Amino acid sequence: MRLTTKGRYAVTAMLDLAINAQHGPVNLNDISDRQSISVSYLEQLFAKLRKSALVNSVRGPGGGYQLARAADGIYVAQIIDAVDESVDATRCGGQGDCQQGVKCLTHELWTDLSQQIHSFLDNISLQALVARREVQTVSIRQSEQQQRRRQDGVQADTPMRASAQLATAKRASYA
Amino acid sequence: MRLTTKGRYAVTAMLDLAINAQHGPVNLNDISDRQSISVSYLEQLFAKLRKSALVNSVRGPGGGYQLARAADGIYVAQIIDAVDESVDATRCGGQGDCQQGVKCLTHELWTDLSQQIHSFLDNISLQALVARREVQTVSIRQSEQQQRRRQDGVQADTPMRASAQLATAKRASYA
DNA sequence: TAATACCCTAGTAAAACACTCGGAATTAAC
DNA sequence: GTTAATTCCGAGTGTTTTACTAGGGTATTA
Repeated sequence: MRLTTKGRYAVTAMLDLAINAQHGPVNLNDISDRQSISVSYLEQLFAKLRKSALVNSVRGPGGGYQLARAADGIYVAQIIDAVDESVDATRCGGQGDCQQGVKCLTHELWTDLSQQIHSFLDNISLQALVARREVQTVSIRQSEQQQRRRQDGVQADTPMRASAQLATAKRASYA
Repeated sequence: MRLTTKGRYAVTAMLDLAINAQHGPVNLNDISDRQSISVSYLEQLFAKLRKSALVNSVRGPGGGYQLARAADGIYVAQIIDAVDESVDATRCGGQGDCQQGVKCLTHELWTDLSQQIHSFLDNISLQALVARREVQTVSIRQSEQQQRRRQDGVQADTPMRASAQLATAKRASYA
């Protein structure tokens, strides 16, 4: 099953774009800041999103990214498909050669599951996410925090993986 | 998202058990043979399945494993939960601390998805799988092949990972 | 008592993941 | 036309997870 942080980050970033794209293109630094994803990593993701024609880019100062079409025309499944290779629960990639060249006993089950997941995510548009109350709440908090950091001239926390965070937390609590 | 070959193997093995348990306990050697899963690996899986009370074991000669209850009372989700830690699409394990201690923008989406997947797999019983035509077809092929190998006194192929299979296939086709 | 089978823990090679780094291209503003 | 902001691009890398294997131990029964 292919659903990693890559896909999650991509959806998060696209949602950030959908929310903050009122005033022209959004640059990766801002997204990085709000969503705690490193710029270099975002670059990789957006390269794929661009290839899949989900976003347009504007280069140079004042540039950034914009949704390639309205938020109600972009679906979560499309985003994940763009950055991961597939949302597929089978081992054989749907080829049916899971057991030394032939179908394994549970092949159909995983095919069904994959389809189920895909159609679920294929029915959720970015617009639908934007409209959700919890999303709005989180988004407002993120923007306010970014504002505050800017006024204080403070850098956002460097994004780091959960394990590193945990290690830091442990060290801190024993200090 | 936690759905690996471990979970797939477990479901496959349990299904094998459901199909072949008419005449007393089924031993791991037979399952290994039919499903191309190594015995040691099966042992690991069945240790967990036993802890979760999905199977009973019978030790000694003629021993093996049996379903702990009827096949229509065992659901795929239970099997996967038993061997993997969880079927969870969030990064934070549902804790809501996905972004430096607070909820990330897409937290609810992944929660919903996890729930969707779980309830899908929670509605499929082993009995339902046994009843499927495609499963029966594959199962019959596997049994026949096992019979043939026994008569010929041939060992089953050593299970090997997909990548190794692919490498072998490539070499073969260029030979 | 020997064979059969489950039981358990540790170890490990390979793959995947989640990034980082360095530099080039583009464009707006001064 | 120089500077600075930004996207673009490819290669490289440490860590974690995965998917196993090895090997010894224990119960049971013919």
